[in-house]
Amino acid sequence: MLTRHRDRARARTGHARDTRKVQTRQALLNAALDLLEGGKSFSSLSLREITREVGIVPAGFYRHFRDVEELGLALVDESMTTLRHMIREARETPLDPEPIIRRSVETLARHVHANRRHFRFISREMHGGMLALRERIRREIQSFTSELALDLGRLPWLNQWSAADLQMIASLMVNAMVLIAEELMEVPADRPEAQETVMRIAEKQLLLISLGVPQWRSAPAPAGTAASG
Amino acid sequence: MLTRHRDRARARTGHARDTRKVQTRQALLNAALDLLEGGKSFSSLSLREITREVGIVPAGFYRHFRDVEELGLALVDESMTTLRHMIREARETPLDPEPIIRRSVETLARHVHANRRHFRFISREMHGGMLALRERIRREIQSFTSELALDLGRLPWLNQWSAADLQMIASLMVNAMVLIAEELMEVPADRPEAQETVMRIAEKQLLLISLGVPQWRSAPAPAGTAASG
DNA sequence: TGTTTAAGTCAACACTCGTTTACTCATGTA
DNA sequence: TACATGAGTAAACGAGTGTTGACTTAAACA
Repeated sequence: MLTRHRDRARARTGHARDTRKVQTRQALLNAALDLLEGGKSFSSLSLREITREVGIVPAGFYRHFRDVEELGLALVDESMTTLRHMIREARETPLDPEPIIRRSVETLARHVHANRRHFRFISREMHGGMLALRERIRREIQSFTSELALDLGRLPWLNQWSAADLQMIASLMVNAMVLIAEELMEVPADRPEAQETVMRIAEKQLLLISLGVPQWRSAPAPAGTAASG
Repeated sequence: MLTRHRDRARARTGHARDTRKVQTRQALLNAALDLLEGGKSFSSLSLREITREVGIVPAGFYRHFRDVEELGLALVDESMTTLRHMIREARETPLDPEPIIRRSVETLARHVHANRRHFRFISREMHGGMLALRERIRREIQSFTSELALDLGRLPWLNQWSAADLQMIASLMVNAMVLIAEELMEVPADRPEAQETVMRIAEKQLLLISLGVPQWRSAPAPAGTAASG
């Protein structure tokens, strides 16, 4: 609350009028994220709460968003940018399969820690809540999965796999990562050793999945799912 | 809505007074589940909505629950009973590793289809929403995971594993199952072929995990996580 | 300098909300 | 048959909600 008001004060020192507008808009987004840090879900978040937190009058909200849902969509965009930065960093990683896992988990943990609110928002709204947000989030994550499937297909020991099977294993890994992220968020910020534990388990789980991959050829079901395109 | 009122009417035909009370209570639980079928989350569900759906006056709610949260906890109990039935059935399954997967996924799909509302409620409230519900749900699922870990430890090719590692792989499988259940719920009820697709992918994912298991011995990290009594 | 623009204010509106109190009146019991 | 119980009713309360229109006032511009 106090922090918000300071944000607001800083916004007032802006020079151009457009700049000030952008800053208030940002304060609204931040206020919503802060309010979500308490147990509440986004759909039970009121316009008046948000404006109260920022320190403007309810009617002022409409200068920035048509309604709370539109603010939610803006939050999805903002959070997804954070996610994209993380993924870009994770992709600039060596190819050897063991350190790739360790480094990916480490990257995930670092970004979750640095952007708790964004990750919390995404992980909550992707399951329940408002339909529009959920669909947007799922579409984004789906596209991450496809990118990962593409990456996997470039690995030498996977370049014979069908697109559908690559998608299958990619989604298994992305899902695992999403759940790991959720567990990392549950860890209290001041207990790094608990975080370490979660990370070790996560590494083991991803390693287990990757160990299954070379065994696949001998086992898969007869029916072939053909790659398209 | 109409359905609810019919429920109410049926309740009126009950004989004993206790019976009637039980039926109205059940109608309240059903009304909440129905309302959740629309996009809303439980925490944005009002006492008045629920009683309106059932066809009683708001004050009548207090004859059955102290507040909406208590109704939520009752819903968790009810849903968990459903889950337990499913798991009991899944455990009465042969040991061979390939049909065990196929049968487990098939069992899951059947129960999700037959108890959509319970599964939807659980999968939503386990991530976001009210703290009390989330904790209760997570504790239950945690206990399912531990049971599965115990089962796994009885398998001949796994009986040398540490308790921690069994827990690790069990949670990987349970998590995969939870996400599969969520995807099964997204499938429109009238498109069985889409459901088939999800099930095939799910089977492949679980198979992939199980293929990694025999490879584990040669690979795990040096540090041993000891099993506790 | 005077005029336009638009972020934020103010006050009111018609709601819905949870909760309370006193009540009715069908049911189960003595 | 008379009485006690308790599920559901009726009405009101104070508080919080989204949305409105007319307003101020500082910045942008000609």
